Amino acid sequence: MSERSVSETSAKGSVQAAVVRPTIRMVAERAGVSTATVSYVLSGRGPGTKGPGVKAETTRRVREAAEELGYRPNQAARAVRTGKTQTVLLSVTMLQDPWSLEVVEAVSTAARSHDLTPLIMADDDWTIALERTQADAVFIDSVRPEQRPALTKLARRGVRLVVFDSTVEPDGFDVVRSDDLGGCRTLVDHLIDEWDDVALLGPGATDPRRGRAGVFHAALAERGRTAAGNRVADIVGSPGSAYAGALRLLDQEDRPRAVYASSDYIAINAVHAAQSLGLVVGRDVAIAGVGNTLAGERLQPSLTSVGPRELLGTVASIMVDVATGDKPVGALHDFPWEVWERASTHGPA
Amino acid sequence: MSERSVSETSAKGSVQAAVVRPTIRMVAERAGVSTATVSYVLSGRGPGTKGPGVKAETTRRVREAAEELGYRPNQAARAVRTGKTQTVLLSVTMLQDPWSLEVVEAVSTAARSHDLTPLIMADDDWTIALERTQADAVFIDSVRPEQRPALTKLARRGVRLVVFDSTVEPDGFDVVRSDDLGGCRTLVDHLIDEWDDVALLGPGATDPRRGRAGVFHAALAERGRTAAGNRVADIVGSPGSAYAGALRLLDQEDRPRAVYASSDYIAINAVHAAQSLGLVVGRDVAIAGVGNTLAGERLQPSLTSVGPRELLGTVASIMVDVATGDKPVGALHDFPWEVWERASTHGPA
DNA sequence: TTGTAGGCGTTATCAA
DNA sequence: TTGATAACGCCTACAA
Repeated sequence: MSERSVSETSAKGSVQAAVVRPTIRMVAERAGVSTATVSYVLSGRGPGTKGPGVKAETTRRVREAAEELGYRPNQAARAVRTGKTQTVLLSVTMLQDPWSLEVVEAVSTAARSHDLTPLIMADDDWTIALERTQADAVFIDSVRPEQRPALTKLARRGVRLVVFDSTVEPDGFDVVRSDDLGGCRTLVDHLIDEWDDVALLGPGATDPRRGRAGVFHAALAERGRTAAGNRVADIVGSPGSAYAGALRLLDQEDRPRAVYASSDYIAINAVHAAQSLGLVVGRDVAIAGVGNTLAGERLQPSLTSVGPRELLGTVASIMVDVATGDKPVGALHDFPWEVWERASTHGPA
Repeated sequence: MSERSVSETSAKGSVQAAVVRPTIRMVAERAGVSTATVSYVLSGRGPGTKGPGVKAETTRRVREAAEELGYRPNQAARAVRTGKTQTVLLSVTMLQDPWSLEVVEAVSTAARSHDLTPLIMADDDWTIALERTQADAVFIDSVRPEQRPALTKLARRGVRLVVFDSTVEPDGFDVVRSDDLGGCRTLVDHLIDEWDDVALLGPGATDPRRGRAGVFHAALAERGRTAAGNRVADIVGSPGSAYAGALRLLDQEDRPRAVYASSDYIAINAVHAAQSLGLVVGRDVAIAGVGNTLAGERLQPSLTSVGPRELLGTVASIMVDVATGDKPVGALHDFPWEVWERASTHGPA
């Protein structure tokens, strides 16, 4: 703090204009009606709607008074009464993760159109923060083993959860899962069968046992083959790394005919790298990713990928249903993956 | 929705375990004390702290009862009473923007250590959503002209705002501003004076009138020069684009001696591109960015950049002060920019 | 069609 | 050291 340069404004700027938040009572007084009437009007029981109904003239007076006072209902008080906050909370581990962002985007859009406010929480330890929160529905991005008991506890406390995780079973909360490794295997098999000479690009690429890279090695092994050194590019987190790795694979005389990138993000960088080498993706080299993201679909050429069908949209509507209470909680939503063949792997001419 | 594949669990999984949320009254009953006592204990007025003080034995009984019932205070009810939500809200226009993410990161960390929950809202139109929200402090990322009146309105309603914007004056809310163009000009002048042959890399690079690119052209014009075509690389949003643009500038016989990239993010990609060409950044070519981000500082070699001093940390503590009510609102915080010379531009050997 | 009044779960002010 | 009890702002059955 010692070094900051701050110029405070004169007292004038800091003058606290009377910030008395208008309450429903003040509106009622100003309109010459009771608080109940104000509440009716503002909850949308005008004339014509169902329920008691309020005279048009009264409605007008109330609206006017509320407007003049700049009245906005106190959400906290409303929540105490109704138990609803008109809010959905999205807990994501890493704000940088494009997949999480797509979920956020999808759920946010759906939420807004149902008059729910989407809020995001970025903390890999959601256990403490969620104790406090009071959203109508909470989405959780991923669950570490030690966090699993917390889920049940939260659910028992009445928090309505939707959890994205492959290792957890529903228990008072919804679970969304999706078999990514099976999907990856289908994609790799497909690439090998069609192109034969396939390379791997992704983090942990040299570990034949685990993850999306392991699937590649397993598929080769099953065919009695192993991956040559110049057919595997291990990368780290940064975008430049994916780009550079792709260059390494593709900028050689004897380049592979297809590239399996372990995420769409990586694949997109690979496409850019290939193009910078003057290669026509889909003809000179096939490139496929994992995740079936929008970014990949919109790429030129459109990216072949493997991913769950309709997952985003469905997660969004699950969240809305859970928030509005239209759906009993505790369901398991399993999304099979499938290959989405697009221009980036159009077969050998 | 028609196409989704969902397998619901059996009725067993959906069984609604009695989700009756324990209230403070139940805890009081179970512990054989009054609700007031429970409140004292749980608000941390144990023995030793200031205030009434509660007998150790009673404290123990209350804690036990609360634990057994799995009691958690109802935040909404608490907010009605106290007017505080123990929450700060960060409104960011684009979740993808690394600078916004750094603000989020900085404020979140500070908030957590003061027992405030940071929440993020991603919507370029914050006007409607903020009407509802009930945070103790709200940070706003950027203000479009038509949104300006909304600020004053919110402030008058008692919403405690901290606004980051160069075109707005405090008016019941705090303003954080920072003259980026002036800073950029200082950097460009510095680069031209030291290296003479400087190139420009960034979006809108060919527009000599506006933004961080315009500053570059203005600096040249003032010296009676103009930028040659191979000294300007216009790019678009994607990371690959920055990388490719940098290659275009640097992969020529007659390459520039320095590169002014209009953001740290772009500069980082440029450094990677230079390195992939075998150039030693800082010796063979100087590269500087804008924003003075952590990512740049941590880069190898560390990135020269221009940016505000201590802005992040100060914004974080402003938010905490505003949230806790320690500071009167309505201040103007102006951050001058300065050049941070680091290894990526170490002068000619 | 509108008003009265009770209660949601807390905290805070008193008095005991 | 603890307990009644009155708010906080809102919604809603019920009465008028």
